[in-house]
Amino acid sequence: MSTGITEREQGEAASPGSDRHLRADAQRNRARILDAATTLMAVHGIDVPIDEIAQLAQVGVGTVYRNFPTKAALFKGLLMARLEPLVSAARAAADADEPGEAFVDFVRNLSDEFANFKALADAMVDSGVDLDAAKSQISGELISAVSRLLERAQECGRIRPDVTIGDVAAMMAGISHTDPILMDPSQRKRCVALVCDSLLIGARSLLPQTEILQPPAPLRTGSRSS
Amino acid sequence: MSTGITEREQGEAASPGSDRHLRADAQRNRARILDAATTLMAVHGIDVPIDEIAQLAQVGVGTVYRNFPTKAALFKGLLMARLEPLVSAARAAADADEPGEAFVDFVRNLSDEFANFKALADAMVDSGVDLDAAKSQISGELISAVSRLLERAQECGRIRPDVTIGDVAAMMAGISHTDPILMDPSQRKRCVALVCDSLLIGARSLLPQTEILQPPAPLRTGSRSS
DNA sequence: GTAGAATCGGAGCGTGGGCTCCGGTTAGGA
DNA sequence: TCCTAACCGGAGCCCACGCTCCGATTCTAC
Repeated sequence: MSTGITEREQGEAASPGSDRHLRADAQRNRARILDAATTLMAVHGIDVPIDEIAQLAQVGVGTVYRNFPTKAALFKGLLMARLEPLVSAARAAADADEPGEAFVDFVRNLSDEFANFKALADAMVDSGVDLDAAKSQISGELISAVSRLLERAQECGRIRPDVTIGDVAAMMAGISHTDPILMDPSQRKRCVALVCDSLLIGARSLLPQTEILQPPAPLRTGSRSS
Repeated sequence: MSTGITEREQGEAASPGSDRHLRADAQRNRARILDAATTLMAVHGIDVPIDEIAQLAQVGVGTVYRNFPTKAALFKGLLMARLEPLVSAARAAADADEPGEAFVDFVRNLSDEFANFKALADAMVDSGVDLDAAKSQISGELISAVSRLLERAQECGRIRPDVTIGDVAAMMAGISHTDPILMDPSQRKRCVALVCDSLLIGARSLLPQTEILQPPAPLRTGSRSS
């Protein structure tokens, strides 16, 4: 992708947070920027131009850059907010009574979250944007939490022992990052089900049986020939 | 991705092919451009700048644009050349004695081809580049050839009957389009094996057993914190 | 109400990439 | 060898996007 983002962003999210006093209008604008960025990045990923975010937030680009020193910083701020609940969910799932079911639920949840927030998937997949220590830390936390969940599910005999966390990460990234035209929500659910089928030991019941009635032939090929 | 490509490209690949006489140097240059484009697009996909292709081909950008009116046209030309053998392979596989094995072999082949030629995967996945009728035709041929292969393998009882061509297309696209950092060649082979495991009826023997010795924990997280 | 500090906003800079244009070069037939 | 049509090539146009700068505006303490 290589959106031309340089690697400074030491400025963090320029968070005035607690100590510094933000004027009322500044607080309002900051919130509007975050809302707009969330909305747009959810659909377009990190490719959305800052100008569009500013426009939706009814704010000048200068105001965006006063709150977030770089596009990557804004992106990272949103990402962290999304990633943390996932880490918590993975940890909770690892402590669940039935790790097998918990694993499947978590994977479904993860896929939904990725699909709903395209930038999240972009970040997990894209090597063009070099996110810094904070990102790699929380990403590492997510990986290790899912690792524990996976191990427990394997210990319980619900998941194949020859599956690695790398397999899970790669499959999830693949499913989530694929373009919505080829991978609409119901197709994505089917793929998640197939992946789970390949990971779980035993019953193959995850693929929804109601949707196989449609003829398999035509399929949208990704081109809307005008 | 949205590389800013407009949708004219009626000019086709400006193929002088048979009737028009190409000067010797022109033929040489055209071949060099194709070689360079193949090399670079294999790695960087459609994102590679025309200037780089021209440079590698030891040719000016003007020469590139004389042979291919747009970047999309050049891209399409290469794509077609890559897609046709795949269609043939799918048709041959559909006529094979053991469609189950043929299906698995074909899927592996497809995955390799996608991975070796990133633009191919980009094209199957990316909606930003609207490829035209020719593309959608040959892409449709590939889809229908794989459909027949899938149906035959299902009739033989080797592949689950509830799997659709859409499932296969989406999974392959997902696996192939994922960034190499998360999906290196051996990881990709594992994922293909897992997908096949989920599609095939019966034995789960496809995942290579030699590679599970490595500890599942660390994993590259996609950030090389500098 | 007022001063002035904080904030706003958008014109504009720099860069990168697709594509064009036209003067210079060269192949190849006579 | 010479002529000319065909071809070459890269400077440069245009546009998109990340980001900066500074005069205009607005909040808020007094």
